[in-house]
Amino acid sequence: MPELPEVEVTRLSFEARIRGATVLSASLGKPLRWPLGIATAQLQGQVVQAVRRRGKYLLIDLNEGLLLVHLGMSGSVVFADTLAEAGKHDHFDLLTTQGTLRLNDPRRFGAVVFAPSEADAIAQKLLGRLGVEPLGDGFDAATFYQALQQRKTAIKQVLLAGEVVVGVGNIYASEALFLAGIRPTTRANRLSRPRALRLKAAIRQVLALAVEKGGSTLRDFSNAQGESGHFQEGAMVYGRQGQPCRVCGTAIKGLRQGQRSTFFCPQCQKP
DNA sequence: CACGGATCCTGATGGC
DNA sequence: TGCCATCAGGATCCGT
Repeated sequence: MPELPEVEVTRLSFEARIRGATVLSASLGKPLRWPLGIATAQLQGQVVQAVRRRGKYLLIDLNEGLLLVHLGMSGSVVFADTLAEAGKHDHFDLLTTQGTLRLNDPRRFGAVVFAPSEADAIAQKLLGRLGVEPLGDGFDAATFYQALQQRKTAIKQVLLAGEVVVGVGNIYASEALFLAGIRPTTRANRLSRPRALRLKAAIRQVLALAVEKGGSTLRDFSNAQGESGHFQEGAMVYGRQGQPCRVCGTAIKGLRQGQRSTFFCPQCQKP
């Protein structure tokens, strides 16, 4: 489910409410992708300093260390004063003086990991190889172009890999490539400088719009206040195979790249 | 080291 | 309360 916009929308929906809260207790359900890396009891008494985001990770800063939360494919978070008893897909609860943070994740591809600091090996294993933040100042066209020049893979897969630029998942990769007029199958190193520049702008535009729209709710995404996203209602290509392009009317095509579905307009997007 | 494929897990959906 | 195959927003690991 969650790509950068959903994670950012989630962060924005509870950061102010949880900041300054003291952890009363923590509990785990079924195993997630990785072990927590600390006994839950050791979180007790810690104070939440801030909630940041890096790529698709939520970083919950504590006075000593931080929690790295990843939503995987099907994860979502709620933060509320009182919550019902944990259900079968609720796998992490953080009870605080200001409310309970709960991770629900049916497929359990997500994770909650404690690291003593962001520089620690545990954190670096997860964050160390991540590419640049697409909505930050570090995302500049020259560096982006140069990075693409070194990859022979299809541009869509380069975006998904997250080593050049983070946060662009399966929905927004298709959407950004549409906006930039680039076929998803085009090899990254075949993109001209102007086209790379156009793609860079398209990525920023798509992700920023998606954050504004509250993310995409395809099936069950909701932010920490239980609100759905609405980006998907205006999607240009994602999930629209066979339907007319909103720009030129040509039927949207679908294909598979690396076991992921891709959508594009054969008229508007050039190889 | 860049690339492609298999893999983790559960649930929804559609064809038979 | 059928069964089976396929697909789903992610990312790592493992051969080549």
